Amino acid sequence: MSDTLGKKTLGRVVKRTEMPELSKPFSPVQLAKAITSKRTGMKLTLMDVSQALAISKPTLIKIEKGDVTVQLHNVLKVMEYLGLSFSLVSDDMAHTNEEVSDEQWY
Amino acid sequence: MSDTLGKKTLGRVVKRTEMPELSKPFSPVQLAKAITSKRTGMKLTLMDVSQALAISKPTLIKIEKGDVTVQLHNVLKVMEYLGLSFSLVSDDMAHTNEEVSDEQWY
DNA sequence: TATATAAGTAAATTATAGTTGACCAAATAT
DNA sequence: ATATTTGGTCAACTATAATTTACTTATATA
Repeated sequence: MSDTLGKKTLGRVVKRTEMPELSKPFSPVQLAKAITSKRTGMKLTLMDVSQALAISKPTLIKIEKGDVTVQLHNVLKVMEYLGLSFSLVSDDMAHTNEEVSDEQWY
Repeated sequence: MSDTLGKKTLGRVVKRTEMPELSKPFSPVQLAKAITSKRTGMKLTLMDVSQALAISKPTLIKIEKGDVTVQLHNVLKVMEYLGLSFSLVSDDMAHTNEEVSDEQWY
C-alpha cells in the first residue's frame, strides 16, 4: 500500500509500483523493482514481455523478484527491452587520498 | 600491446590490461574487461578468485570474455569480490522536455 | 635455455536454470 | 456480482550452464 499509487490514465486506474531510487547502492532487489516499475509503467504485462523476448513467465517472475539464479543473458534482454541499463561503478577510486603515491585505479 | 602496460611491482613486471572507461555505455564486454582489469590490478589469478568464490575457472573465463550465458549470481559474486558494482540507468528520463505534461519517469 | 606459473580450451558428467501446462488467487473490468 | 485479465506457484521435462580433469598455449622467473 505504501509503495503503490493509483493513477488515472484514459479513465483507467492503473496500479503502479514506485520507481526505486536509481542512485541507491545496487542490489538485485533494487534491479527487480526497477524492472517491474518500468514494465508496469509502460503498461506491459508479463505475457507481453514473455512473448516479445521469448522468455517464459516463471523466469520473468524470478527476475522481478530479485532472484539471482537466472542467466545474465535474460536479465539484459529484459532490461534492454524496457529501456534500463547498467553503468559500472568501481569501489576505491580515491578513498582518502592518503596513499596516492602508487596510482591505483582499482 | 596497445592495451597493456608494464608496471614494476616489488621487482616483478606485471602485465595489466587498461581499465576501461567506466562512463561508456554498458556492454557485457565492457563489464568483462573491467573485471579482468580489476583482478589483474589486484594481482589475483583466476585460481585465486576461483577458490575464494567457489567458482570454476572455466566459468570465470566465460565471464571475463563477456559471455552472457552465465548466472547473474556468479557475475555479482565476482564483482563484489573485486570491488565492482552496478548502478542502474533508465533511458528516457527527460528526452527533450517537450512532453513533460505527463510526469513519466520510465 | 629450461622451469614454473598462469591463462585458456576441450570432453564427459553433474547440477540446475528454463520451459510447458495446468492451476489458483488477486486484481481489474463488464 | 460475474467475468476476464494478470500475477504467481507448482510439478515434470528439457535444455544447458557449471564442474571436474586433463591437456594445451602463453607469459613470466631462474
